[in-house]
Amino acid sequence: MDKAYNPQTVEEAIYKMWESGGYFSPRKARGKPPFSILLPPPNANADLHVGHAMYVVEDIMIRYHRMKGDPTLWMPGADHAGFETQYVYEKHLAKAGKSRFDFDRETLYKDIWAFVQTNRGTMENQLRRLGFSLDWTRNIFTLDPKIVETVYQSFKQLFDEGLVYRDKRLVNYCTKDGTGFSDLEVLYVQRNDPLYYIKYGPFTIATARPETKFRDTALAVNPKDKRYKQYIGQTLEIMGLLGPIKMTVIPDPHVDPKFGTGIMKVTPAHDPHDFELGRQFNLPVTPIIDFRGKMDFSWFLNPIPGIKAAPIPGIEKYRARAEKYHGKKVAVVRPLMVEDLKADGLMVKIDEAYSHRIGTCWKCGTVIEPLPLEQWYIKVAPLAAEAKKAIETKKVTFVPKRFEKTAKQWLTNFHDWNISRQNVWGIRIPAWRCVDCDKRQETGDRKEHWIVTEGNKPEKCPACAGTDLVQDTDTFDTWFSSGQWPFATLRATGDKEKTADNKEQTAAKEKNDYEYFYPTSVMETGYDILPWWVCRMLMLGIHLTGQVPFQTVYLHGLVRDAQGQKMSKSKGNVINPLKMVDQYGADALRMALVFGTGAGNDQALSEDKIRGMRNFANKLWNIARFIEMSEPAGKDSGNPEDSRNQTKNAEIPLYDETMHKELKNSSDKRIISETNMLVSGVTKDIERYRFSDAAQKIYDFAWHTLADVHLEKNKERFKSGDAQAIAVLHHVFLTILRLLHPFMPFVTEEIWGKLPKKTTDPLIISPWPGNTK
RNA sequence: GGAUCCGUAGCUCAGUUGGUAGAGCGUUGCGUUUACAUCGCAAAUGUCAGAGGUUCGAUCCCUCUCGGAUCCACCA
Repeated sequence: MDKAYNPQTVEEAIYKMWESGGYFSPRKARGKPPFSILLPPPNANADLHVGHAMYVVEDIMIRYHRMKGDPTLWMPGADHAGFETQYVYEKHLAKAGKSRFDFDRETLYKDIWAFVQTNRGTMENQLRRLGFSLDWTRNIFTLDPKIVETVYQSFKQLFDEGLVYRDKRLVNYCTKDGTGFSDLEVLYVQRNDPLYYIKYGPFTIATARPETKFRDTALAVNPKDKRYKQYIGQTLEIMGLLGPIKMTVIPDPHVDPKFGTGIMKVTPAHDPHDFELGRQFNLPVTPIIDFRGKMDFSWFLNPIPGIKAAPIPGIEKYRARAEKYHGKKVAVVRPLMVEDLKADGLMVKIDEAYSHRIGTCWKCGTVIEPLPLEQWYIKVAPLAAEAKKAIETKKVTFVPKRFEKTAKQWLTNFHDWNISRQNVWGIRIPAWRCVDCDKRQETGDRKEHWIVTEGNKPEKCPACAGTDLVQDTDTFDTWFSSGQWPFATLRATGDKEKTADNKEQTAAKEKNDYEYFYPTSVMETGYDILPWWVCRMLMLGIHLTGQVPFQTVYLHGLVRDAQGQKMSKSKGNVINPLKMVDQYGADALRMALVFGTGAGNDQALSEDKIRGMRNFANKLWNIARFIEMSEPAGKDSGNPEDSRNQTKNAEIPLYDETMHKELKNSSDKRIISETNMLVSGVTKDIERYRFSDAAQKIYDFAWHTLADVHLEKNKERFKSGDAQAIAVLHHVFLTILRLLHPFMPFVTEEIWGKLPKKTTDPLIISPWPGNTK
C-alpha cells in the first residue's frame, strides 16, 4: 500500500466495478419492504454545482438500505427544463448573431434536442464522479416517450374532471423572453420609483405607472372613506393626455384611504387586482402595452371602422402625442408622458422616494408585465386540499418537521396554476381548436371549445365534424411534468427486468416498478423548491394515483461559501464540485457536506473543511496500512506485493464468536463494546435522518478512539504478533469501514478490497453490521 | 402585514426525550529513524445575544427585547 491514499487513482475503477457488477440495480424480493428514492433530475443541459452534491444525503440512505439487504432503488434522470434550457440555448444563438425567430418551430426544437443530448452526458458523468450509486439501467428523461404519454394522460384526465380550464386573464408575462409564467416564477424586488400625483377631474390620484392611465376604466375608493363616498356610482368626465375620458367611481374595500390620496385608478388590462375589479364591475379590458413591452395606441390612432367617434376638440395635439408614444417601450414613454402631463398642468407633484416591490422575471430580470392572455390553468384548491390532508394525517412527513408548516402554508396560498408557456422546448399541450367552430364563435353562435386528447391529433371536431383543427402552440410548464415525476418514471421503467438470479427475483419480477416501488420512500431535495416541486408532486401525485408519491420529505439547505455568502458567478466565490473531487477525492467532498450540517439549514463550505476530510480518508488508509503490517504473514515477507496475496490472507486469524467468548484483554473487550455502541448509535442516527451525527460519531471513533488511543496503547501487542489483539483490531476496523461506506464509499471500498476477510463480496453489498455477540 | 430560521471557542457550525458545553479549520507548546507531517501528544479561549418565567436543575421549554437572514402578501 502506498504511503498516502490517492483518490484520483482508484475512484474511477471502483465506480466501474460497482456499475458493471450491477450492484446499483435493486434486487426485488418478496416480503422485504423496498426502499426507493428518485434523484431530483438535474437540468440535462447544465453542469452540476455544489448544490447537486448535496444529493450525497440520498446516496447515504440508499447505500445504507442496500447494505441492510432491502430492495433498494435510486433512479437517475434528467430534466428538459423547458424555459430554462431554451433560455440557455437562445443565449447560445445570440452569440452566433441569431435569435429563435430565425427558425421555425420544428427546426428549433430539433436543434435544442441535439444541444441537450450533447450536454446531457456531462452531467451524468459528474454524478458518477461523486460516487452516486444510481441505477443507470433505469436512467430516464422528462421527454422520453413514456413520460410524455403519462403527462398527456394526466392533462386529459384533469381536463375531463374540470380541474384544468382555459381562461383569459392577466398572466405574468416577460416581454423579453416572450412567455407567461406562473406566480412562482415572478421574483419581487424592492425598488425606488417616482410616485406621480396626477390631477384626475375633481380628484388627484397617485400612481407609479402613468403610462397605463390612458386605459383606465374606473376609479376606486374605499366605501368607508367619507371624503369620496358620495361619488360612488357617479360617472365623471376626466381630462387626460388624449382628451376627455368617462369614468365611473366604484367602491373597493381594498383601497387604503391612507395611501396616496385614497383614490385608485383602475386599469383592468394591466393590473391583477384591477382585473378582478373589472370582472366584478363589468369593466372592459383594454390593453395599451403589447407582448413586446411596447406601447400600443392603435386603438386611438386607428379606431375600429364603422364606429364614429364624437369629434374631440384639439384632436390634432392628441394624435401627435399618440404617435409619439406608439410603438415605444414603456420605460422610454414614461418620461415623455410626465413632460406632457406637466405641460397640461395635470401633474400635481412627484414623490421621488417611493419604495415598492416590483415583479421581475426570475431568469432575466425584466419587469414582469401583467398582460391579458388565454392560458391553461389548473384549479389548485381541490388538489391542495388533498395534499394538505395527507400532511395532516401523516401520510407524508417532513424532515425537518418545520417544513410541514411551510408546505401547508403554500398549499393554502396557491392561486390557480398557469401551466401554459409560450416556448418551443417542452411538451406541447395536446389541445386542439376547431377553426370552423372558432368562426361561429366570432358571430356569437357558440362558445369556444377545445378538444383535448392523450397526444394524438383528433380526426374531426366532435361538435361540428370539421377537420380543420389547430393545435395549441404552447408547451407545458416544466413543473407540470416534473410534478408527476414519481409515478411517471416508475410507470416507464421496470418492465425490462434483467434475467432473474434467484427465485425471489423471479417472483417479484411480475410486478413492475410502479407497483413495486410506489409510493417512494423518501423525497430528498433542497428546501428552495418546496413550492415549485414538492407541493406539486404531492398535489398531482395524490390526485392522479390516489396515493402520496413519497412517504418522507427530507429537505437540505443551500451550500454557501466559507463566509456563509451565497455563491454566485459574479462574486467569484463558486466552489466547483468536480474540481474539489479532482483535488481531494469524492469522499472528502461528500463528508464535508454532511459533517456538522443540520438538516434544512444552509451551510458554509470551505476548502479547508474538504481538506480536513481528505485527511480523514488518509487516516483510514494508514490505519489499514498499520493493520496490514501487523499481520503475521506480512511480517515475515518483506515483499509488499504479498499484501494482495490470497494465500497469505488465509493465515490471518479472523475474529469470530469463539474468539469473542474467550476475550480476556480488557483493552480488547473495551474496544469491542465501544464498537457495538457505535454500531447501534450510527444505525439509529441514519434511521432518524441524523446524518451529521452519524458521520461525526464514526469520525471521532475511528480517529480518536481507535487510532489515537487503542492503537497507540496496544502497539507493543501488535508488534509482538498477538493474534487476538490483531484480530480484534482488524474486526473493529472492518466494522468502521462498513459503517462509513455510505458516507465515503470509495476509500472504504478500496481498503476493504485490500484487507483479508471471510467474504469476497465488495463492500457496497456487504451486510450492515449488527452487534458482535 | 404574515411566516420561518439564525445569534454557542478566533472562523464556520453541530448539540431532539432539559442534568456540570462539542467538532472541523485556525492558534500555542512539545514530539517524531517504520501506520500516518494529509501526523502524534498536550494546551488555551465560551456570562451558549440580553432580560424575565417554568423547573431540584435550561444552550435546550415559554414570554419579551436587541441584532442578522430568508420566504410569502393584490399598498395602486
